[in-house]
Amino acid sequence: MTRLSAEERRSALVQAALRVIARRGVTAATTRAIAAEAGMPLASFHYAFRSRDELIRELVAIVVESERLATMKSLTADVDIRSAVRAGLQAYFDLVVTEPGREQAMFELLHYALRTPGLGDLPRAQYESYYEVARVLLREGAARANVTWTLPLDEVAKLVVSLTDGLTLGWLADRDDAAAARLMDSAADFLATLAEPVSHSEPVTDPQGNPDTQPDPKSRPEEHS
Amino acid sequence: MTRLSAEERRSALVQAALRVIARRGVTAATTRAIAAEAGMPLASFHYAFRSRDELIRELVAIVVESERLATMKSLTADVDIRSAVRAGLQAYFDLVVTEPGREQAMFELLHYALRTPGLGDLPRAQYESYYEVARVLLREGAARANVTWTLPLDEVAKLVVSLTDGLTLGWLADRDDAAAARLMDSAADFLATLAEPVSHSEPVTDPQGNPDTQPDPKSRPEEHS
DNA sequence: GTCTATAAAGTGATAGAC
DNA sequence: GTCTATCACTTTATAGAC
Repeated sequence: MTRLSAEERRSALVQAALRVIARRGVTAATTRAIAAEAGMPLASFHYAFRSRDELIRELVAIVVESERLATMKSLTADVDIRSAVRAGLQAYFDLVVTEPGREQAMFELLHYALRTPGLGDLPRAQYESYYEVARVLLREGAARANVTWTLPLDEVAKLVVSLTDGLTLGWLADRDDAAAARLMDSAADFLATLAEPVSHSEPVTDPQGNPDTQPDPKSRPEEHS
Repeated sequence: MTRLSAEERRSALVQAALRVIARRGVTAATTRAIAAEAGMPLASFHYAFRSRDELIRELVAIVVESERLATMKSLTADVDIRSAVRAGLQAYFDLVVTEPGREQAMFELLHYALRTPGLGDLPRAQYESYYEVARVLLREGAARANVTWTLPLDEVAKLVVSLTDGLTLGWLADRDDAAAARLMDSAADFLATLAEPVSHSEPVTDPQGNPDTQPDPKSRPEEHS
């Protein structure tokens, strides 16, 4: 093996681990399997990482970030909000169908982190990243379609993430493409009902939809973007 | 250990396995851990089951069935459909909060089955059971509220299961009870928009909403129950 | 029927030669 | 810096004594 910097080795091992996990699951991602996938002897693993969990932690962070960047690009040219939402769901779903193992790996990593002491803070970060992606896409999509969301942006984003999670799990279980398409249709119909045309005299309070600034969670405000 | 029939042993081991998985995850459910939890020597495990996977297979079937029976009881006395749906979601969510490990175990078992050759047919059965529960509750709830669903029952059921899956995963990740409550509010609002008062001249075609009998998935019929 | 003892294979991690 | 060889441990599964 030619000489690599410690950082190069770490990156190569993380990418190798991701391939192994996508192909055969988190359980199969042993230090030996990861090192072999990266074409390194086992000892190089522990030269680059203190432990297997240290690699898993870096892996989740890197994959979440790369998913964030990839999904951010999925804004389409649609002008009406229903079509834009439907297209966004389809773009995500195409990703799932193209690489089911990869998306499955994200769920497995979530559950692994939930069960592993010392990794317990990862799930929150993972979902916060999902929510942020959803918020950005929903905000930009609404702006392009000249609509505002009638629920706080955070809540719409949570709905989107919940729906896509459910969509993904259901499809992974039954591989029913047509049912997934119908589900995305219904979800897009629903989300579109949460948007209304902008009123030009709209107040500009709380443009972020920050949950901490909501005066009363019980009240359901009329205008957010 | 006193003498037990083979069937009693199998049942005891399955229940012990479920406790271990709920407490510490699928990975921790080794034959040793399961036998110890059941208070048996290791060899009794292999006397009752040919292999660990044979137990897992039986475990999933039993747990799915017991969840089916438990959830079937969750019909409330609410008469308007929005309240009934909201109460149903709350009943499910209370179950998740009370026993998070158990619900987490169902996801872990799904992913385990998806990765294990010979268990590949379990996920489909698991989700078909979820869908059936949802269909029964939605049909009965609609009947009590004197409404009909404006989408095929199957599609409403898939929406419900997707939303609850997403709800559960999100809560497991961030443990945000208030956010989960808001999500259930939005979901109930949405699902209620898919119901309309019964028209008494309603035709009685396709009362089951069977997907195989739908003439054209692209068309979105107006009346189903 | 029941259980101790052990086989056979796999695991994360490391010592120490080069 | 790199890698072979190995440690200490855990896993599933079974042989064979009682």
